[in-house]
Amino acid sequence: MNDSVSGTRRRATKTGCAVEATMSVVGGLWKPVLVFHLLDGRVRFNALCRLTPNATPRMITLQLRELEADGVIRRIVYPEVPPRVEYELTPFGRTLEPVLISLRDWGEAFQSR
Amino acid sequence: MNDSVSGTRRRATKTGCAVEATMSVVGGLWKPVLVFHLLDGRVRFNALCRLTPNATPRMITLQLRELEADGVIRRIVYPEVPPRVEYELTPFGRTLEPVLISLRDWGEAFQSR
DNA sequence: CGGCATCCCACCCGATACTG
DNA sequence: CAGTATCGGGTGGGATGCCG
Repeated sequence: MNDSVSGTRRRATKTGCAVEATMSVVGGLWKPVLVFHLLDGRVRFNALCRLTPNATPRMITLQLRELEADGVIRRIVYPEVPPRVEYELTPFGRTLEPVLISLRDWGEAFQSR
Repeated sequence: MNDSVSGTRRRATKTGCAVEATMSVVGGLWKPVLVFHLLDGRVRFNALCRLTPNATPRMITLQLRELEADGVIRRIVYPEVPPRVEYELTPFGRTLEPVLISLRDWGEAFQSR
């Protein structure tokens, strides 16, 4: 990503970038929440909206699109009436599970400190 | 935070909030990186700037202030000339270590996929 | 050195209305 | 139901300059 600066301390720079890389995928308030709720399985768009009341449908759509572009989630369209769309984690997205668990665990400790 | 919606599914709502709570503390691209670099010990302001070349000093200052307000880091001012300021994790901030490790590990996997 | 104050622009995001 | 289109304000954050 950016390893041009001062060949020294390469190690620190690289690991810093790894954290940045993760945040560029799960950054923003809503992406981690969305992915977290998808850990349970396929979820409909409306359900995600209800599970994330502080985010507008518009935002949820945009975030989902980015997650899809990053290969984290998959979009499943059922050609029916009324339309139904579900989202699920890709195998790659599943590898985020431990990260999300960490985030949740720490958040719970933070809330009850 | 927000538990007004539908007494049912309280669990999902709460865990979702836990993730949100964490992101409200370490959200943003730079906070996790800063905290990560502080895992090694006390670091000077300038050093943090060099370790985070994509963030401006202004941003780093603001993020550090927020982390301080959340009790994650501590600011140590040495009354000398030239001035020296160092930052270090509080015991509470240290509890973020597993989270940061998760973020780094996943980021490395993501970069080399 | 380690900031803070100010200006200013870009973009983020909410609200609303509309479509397949 | 599951979005997209468009508009507009509010805010994040860069650049610059000054201070202790």
